[in-house]
Parts: sequence; C-alpha cells; structure tokens
Amino acid sequence: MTIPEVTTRRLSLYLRVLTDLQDAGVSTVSSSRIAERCDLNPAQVRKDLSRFGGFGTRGVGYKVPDLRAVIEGILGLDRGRRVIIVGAGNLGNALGDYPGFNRGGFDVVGLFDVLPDKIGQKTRGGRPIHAIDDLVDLIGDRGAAIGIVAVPATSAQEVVDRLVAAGVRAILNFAPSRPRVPEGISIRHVDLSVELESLSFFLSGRVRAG
Amino acid sequence: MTIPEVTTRRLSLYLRVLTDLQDAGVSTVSSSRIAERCDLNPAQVRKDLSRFGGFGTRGVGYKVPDLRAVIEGILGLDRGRRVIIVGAGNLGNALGDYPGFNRGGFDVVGLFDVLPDKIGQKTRGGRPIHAIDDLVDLIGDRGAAIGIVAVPATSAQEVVDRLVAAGVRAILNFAPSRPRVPEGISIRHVDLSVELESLSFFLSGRVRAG
DNA sequence: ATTTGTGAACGCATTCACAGCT
DNA sequence: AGCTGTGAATGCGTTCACAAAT
Repeated sequence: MTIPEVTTRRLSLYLRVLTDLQDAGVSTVSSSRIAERCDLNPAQVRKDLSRFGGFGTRGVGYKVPDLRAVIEGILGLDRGRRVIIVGAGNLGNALGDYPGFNRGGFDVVGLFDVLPDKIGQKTRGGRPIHAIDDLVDLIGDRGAAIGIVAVPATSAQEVVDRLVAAGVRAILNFAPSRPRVPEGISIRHVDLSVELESLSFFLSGRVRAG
Repeated sequence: MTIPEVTTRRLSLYLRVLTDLQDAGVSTVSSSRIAERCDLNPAQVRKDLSRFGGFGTRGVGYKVPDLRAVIEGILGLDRGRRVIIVGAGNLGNALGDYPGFNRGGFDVVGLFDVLPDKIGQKTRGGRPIHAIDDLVDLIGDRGAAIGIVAVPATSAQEVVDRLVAAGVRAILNFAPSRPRVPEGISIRHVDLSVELESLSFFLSGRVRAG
C-alpha cells in the first residue's frame, strides 16, 4: 500500500505527543486525546495508525510505550540516520546545532561549504567545516544519508546535484528555489519566504483564518 | 470569495519566478512557463491567477512586470510588514539576519527574548535584544505585525499568548509544538523534526517518491 | 460504556478539455 | 495558431457513522 506524505508527517507529530506522554508516565492514550494535542480529528489519527496495523485495543486505546516504539520503527528512527549540512552560513550553523537534528535517531556528521575561505574553519558549535568535494569520502557508499541544503538560491541546484551524485537520496532544501532531482530521490522544501508572504496575505484580510 | 491557503503559497512562488524573469529582461510569460519552473500543472497556474481576475492576454500570456506588481499587491507586500522575532538563540539569530526576512516588504523591527541574561546584549548581526515585556511598547497598537517564534517547545505557548496580547495577528512558529491561538489569528508551523522524520520514512523505502 | 477500525459519504483541490480571444 | 479562462471530471484526503471488540 502507498502511504500519503501527509500521513508520515502526522506520524511524526503523534510520536512527539507519545514521547511527552511517556515522559509524563501515562500508560494508555485514546485517539481523541492524541488528536486534541495535534489539533486534528480523532478519526484521522485512527485511520493514519490503522494503515500500518491495528495497534490499539477497543474500549481502551493505545499503549503509549508500544505505540511510540512502533512509530519510531515506521519512521526508521531506529536506524541512526546520518545528516549532512551544506552551507555554513547563519542558517547552516543554526541547523547544525539544532537539538532536533542531533537527537531522535539523527546525527549531523558534517557541515560542508563551497566557499574556500570557510573550509577548515570551525562552526560556532565547534564542528569542522569541510570542502564539498570531500562529500563522497565522508559519507562513503553507505548511502541512506539525508542532505540539508542551506546555501543561496543560485548554488542550490549545483549542491543538490553533488549530494545526489554522492549517493544522498533524501534532501531538505532551505534555499528559495526549486532544484530538480532525478526520479527516486525525495526533496522537501522549507521556504521561509513563502511562509512569511502567505502570512502577509492573511493580514491583508481577504481570507479565512488559516 | 475564499482563497485556499495552498493558492497563496503558490502565488509566492509565482512572484519569485516573475521577479527572476523581470531581472532577466523578459517581458511576457505563459502559464506553462511559470508552471515548469514551479513544478506544477499550467492549468493550476491559470486557475490560481484567475481567482483574482483576468490578468493575461489570450494567445499571448502575462505581462511580467504587471503580473509581478499585481501579485505583490495581492500578498500585501507593498505595505511594509513589520516582523518581530522572539527567541535570540541560534535559530532566532539566523532568522534575524536572513535576507528574505529583511527584503520584499518585510522589516525585522526587533528581536526579543525571555531569558534575562540575553536582554541588553546584541545579536550577531548587531541588533539589540529586547525584553519580551517591552513587546507592546515597541510594536505599539499599529498591529499588523508578524511574530516569529524561535523558542523551545516549553515556552512556545507563553510566547504566542504574549504576541497575541500585544496585537500580533499572524505567527510563524518554529518551536516543535502546536501552540493554540484564538479565532482570527493565523499561525503557521515550520517543524524541522517533522521534515527530517518524514524524509527518514522515505528512506525506509515503503513509499512513493515524495 | 468506551474506544478502535473502516466502508461510505463528503469536500475540496487538481487536472482535463474546450470555448473564447488575440 | 497560440494561450487564457473556466465548467466539468477526476482524484484524493478527511470526516462521518457504525459495527466490532473489550
């Protein structure tokens, strides 16, 4: 069966809620409780989870630690995903030290840049900045790494091409452009201008509150 | 007529393409050319634009400078939106200096923090860090500002509440949580963990390439 | 009594296809 | 001939509603 992307994104939200609940010592949870915290419909939660199997107990709900482990497995967070960041500017530096990127199954293994004067320097967090040419050496042929693109729009396509050539199959793009990737590679865009501009549209007053 | 949010987000993409084309000296453009650059269907582009009026000429296409100006107007980018960033950590600092946030009708008017030892300090870009209590004084009652939340999940709700109390009606949240807002306030979430985790799911191989 | 799992109904965005202009 | 504008068709995710299970 083919899973829609929206579902995988919500799984990630559910996981966060479950982690919180587990930390709080809660043992079972209902779909409506999860839904509430994620601002969703309870049926949505159940349908999402049931795509992967029947993890709940009728009349009771879901066992928090079990469901948490299941979702971690589904998302592949038990496999130590390596993360590579290209672009050691302000944003790249911030992402390199971002807690969420160095926890929960992720490990930022290197920061790269194309600018010669940055190479050999260290990031604010003390990580060495590598030359992008050393990409292949560092990630080797083990593949299954995630590439983060935090360079200006003008060099985004080039960086994406290099990442793909180095065997990276999943890319998170922060550059304000839409680089192309070959079939079979997944690219996702975090477009800060789009977010800001669509909020501006909302302020203009023509819309339903989004 | 009520405009879906996806449409406003695409308008932002179209605007970027049009700006590029104008800089390149191109005078007219067809829907298929815009669509190509945004990885969309041409009919999608035409339908989006036609929601706001008939800006094109049959047999010819759209006049680049005219359409650009129209979209800027629709998005309200001709009104100098003031942006407030709360959270002077790595991410807040990076966002404060992000070119896209200080261009195209946006102006970062202040960086705030809740931590007492940060207040009075300067950001890496040389901006002063204000106490969040001074929020109301700084943005006054002119309203129509956009608030950016770049604090840990634990204080996100509190910060959102303060922003709303200060008259902010549009919020961009980078914290890994889903703070609640009253009716009429727009909040959008940029959730880096969700992005990364859904890419991890893709690498697990169960999905269509997204 | 409570909550899951799911087929059916619904709503909505995307895409098609063609009439209408230039 | 070429391209826009748009009603109709399609596709798909969301929500409803209820049978099934404890």
